[in-house]
Amino acid sequence: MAVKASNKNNKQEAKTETEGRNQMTSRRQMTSYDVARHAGVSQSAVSRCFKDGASVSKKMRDRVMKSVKELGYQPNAIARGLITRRSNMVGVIVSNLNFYPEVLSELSSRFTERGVHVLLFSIDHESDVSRIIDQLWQYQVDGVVAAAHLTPDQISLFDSRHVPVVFYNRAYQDIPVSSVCCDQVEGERQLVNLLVESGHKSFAIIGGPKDSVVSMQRTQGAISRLNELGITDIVEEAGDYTYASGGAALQKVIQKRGSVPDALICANDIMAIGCMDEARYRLDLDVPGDISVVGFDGVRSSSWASFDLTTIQQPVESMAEAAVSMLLERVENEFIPPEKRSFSGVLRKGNSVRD
Amino acid sequence: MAVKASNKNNKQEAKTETEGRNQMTSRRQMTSYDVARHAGVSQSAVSRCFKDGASVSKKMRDRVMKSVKELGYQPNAIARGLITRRSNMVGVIVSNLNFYPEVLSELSSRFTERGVHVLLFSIDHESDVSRIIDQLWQYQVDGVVAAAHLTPDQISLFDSRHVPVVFYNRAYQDIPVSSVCCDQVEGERQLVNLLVESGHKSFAIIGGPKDSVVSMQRTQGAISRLNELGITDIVEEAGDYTYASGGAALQKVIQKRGSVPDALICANDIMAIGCMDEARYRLDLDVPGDISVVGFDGVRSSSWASFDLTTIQQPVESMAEAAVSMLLERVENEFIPPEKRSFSGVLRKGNSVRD
DNA sequence: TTGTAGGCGTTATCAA
DNA sequence: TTGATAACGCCTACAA
Repeated sequence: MAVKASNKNNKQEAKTETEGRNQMTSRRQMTSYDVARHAGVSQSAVSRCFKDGASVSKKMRDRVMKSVKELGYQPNAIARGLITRRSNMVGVIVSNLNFYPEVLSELSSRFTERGVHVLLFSIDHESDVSRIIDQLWQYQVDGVVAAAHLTPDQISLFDSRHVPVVFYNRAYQDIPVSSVCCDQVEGERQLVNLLVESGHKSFAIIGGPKDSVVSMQRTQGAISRLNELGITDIVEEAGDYTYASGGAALQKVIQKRGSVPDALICANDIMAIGCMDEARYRLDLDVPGDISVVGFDGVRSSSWASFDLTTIQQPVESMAEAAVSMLLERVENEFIPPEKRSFSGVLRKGNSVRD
Repeated sequence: MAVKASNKNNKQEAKTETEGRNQMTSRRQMTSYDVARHAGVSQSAVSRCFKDGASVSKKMRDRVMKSVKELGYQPNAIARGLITRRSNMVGVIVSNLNFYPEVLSELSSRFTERGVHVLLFSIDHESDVSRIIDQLWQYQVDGVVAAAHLTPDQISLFDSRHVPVVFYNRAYQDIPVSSVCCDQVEGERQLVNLLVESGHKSFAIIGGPKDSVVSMQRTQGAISRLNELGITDIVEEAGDYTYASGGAALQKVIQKRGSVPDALICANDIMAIGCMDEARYRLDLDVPGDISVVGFDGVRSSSWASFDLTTIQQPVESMAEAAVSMLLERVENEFIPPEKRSFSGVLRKGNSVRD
């Protein structure tokens, strides 16, 4: 007991050394001990003042807060997390290629609003994922939003660590894991319906990267609806979601068919825009006169007058809000089971489809 | 002394309770103590195995690493940061409005490469900054990259906390603070030179938000060069960096002048694109036949065939690399003085300017 | 090279 | 309501 006491004393004295130095130039950061000493109360009293719902008298609180102000004290969230086992940080994984800026900014500001901080992980190659996951554990994130593809094995790691994860626009049909999606299939069906109703007969479908599940869902959604409607004149090509790959794919489509199809169904807006530009400026085709083009996502540029693309608008705000609240609910209560939420996209009729 | 010893013993026993439970479903996370016990060595031995340059025998390392693998142990970076006073996290502040996705992804992957993690703070209103700054202290970030405007007072807070900060595309002329910029003035001068050489006589300048320093530098850069060249037929309008505001500003310009100017100098590419579309699709003007348009930034969409905008390409990769290395150098050695680096933009001649 | 023991700044527990 | 003390998981002298 005597040993302990003398330790405390040493600590106190050590602190006292820094007294008198200007707080603003002090090398050491302010701690709750400094505040306690300055206010003449115990360290635990200071701690309690920063926890809402704690029993502190008004007198005590005022006294402590005065010292806090004077010393410019900020509680150390890292040290707090060590003992509460809550870092108040979530990981957000985005894949660098199809980087929707809106999504990230929506997620970020919604988390920030709720006092949760975002550790950003952007990956270039899918292979980086496993390294990222290790980092997530090391930094003790409370949860993860993943806008990237994980393997079932990787997903099960989250389970075993009891770290909730919500996928953004990635669905895993047979795995019990939470996700927020835009209904890709339904969206494509709407687009196909519109095109077929307005008399288009021959189609080309331009997909995204072959390993993209979202792209697969979109292209398959379109194809199955076309087949239902008895249309079989369909050519498929793959791009990589970029502008340039859209135009290149269109060239390949024409080469393959020997002629220009009535309509082009692209797995995202950017490739659709690439196709429109390719058609207009290299192939000297009129859009929508000679060929109709539709996309998917509803990104900003799709509504620019130059394109006025017919597309499916993803409800980014609703989806981000859903992802954030789903995740935080599961951080609070780990026993809430996984849930998959699917939002309908909104058909935005532009002027890239002939009537 | 006896007290201390019994404490340690209690700890050990407490740990032992969880033994036998499956590690993968254990509620508690693995700690270095678990590894130590499993490997039959001391906890500090485990710790040393994760520090490179520490003196550990190969035998010891192998033995420890075997246990590490078997238990799936990951060191707790949070706890480590508490004692090393290095969180290995940096804050990145971006303002939500002019969100360059490329910049963020460049910064993020470069930091990640070097084992540094990014805490993302996106702000909608400049007023959010002060709250953000508090959070930065609480989370013990080692440094900050700011792509947002801070007041001199706020900047001095970083100084007093000894947290290095590097500004991205914000320069503070009279304050000793590090920054990485694209030379806005030089870029505008290049654009003006090009326009004047090709015979443009009357100009309109469309700026960004009034409180944007970057916008101010760009518009002033253009105006001063125009004046040097003896040109005074200049109209100014302000937008807010968005597509829509570009078109609206063009309308106002024409209203103000009563006629269409020869050339339009826009403070960023997106507004320039807005102007091109407004001119072509609403005003029935030919670009560049009836009016020339130039922008600034060199964003992806500016090079799309529909626009093929003449602009100044910011060297995003070099700038991001510079920001990252400047920041990390100053995290390593706090005595490196502030440094301002200015990169030249590259004039990219498109087809939005008549010869 | 290895182990012991103290401390990083906080919250949690419990007695006063 | 307040204060003393023990964690949280790790790093690091220092001693062996």
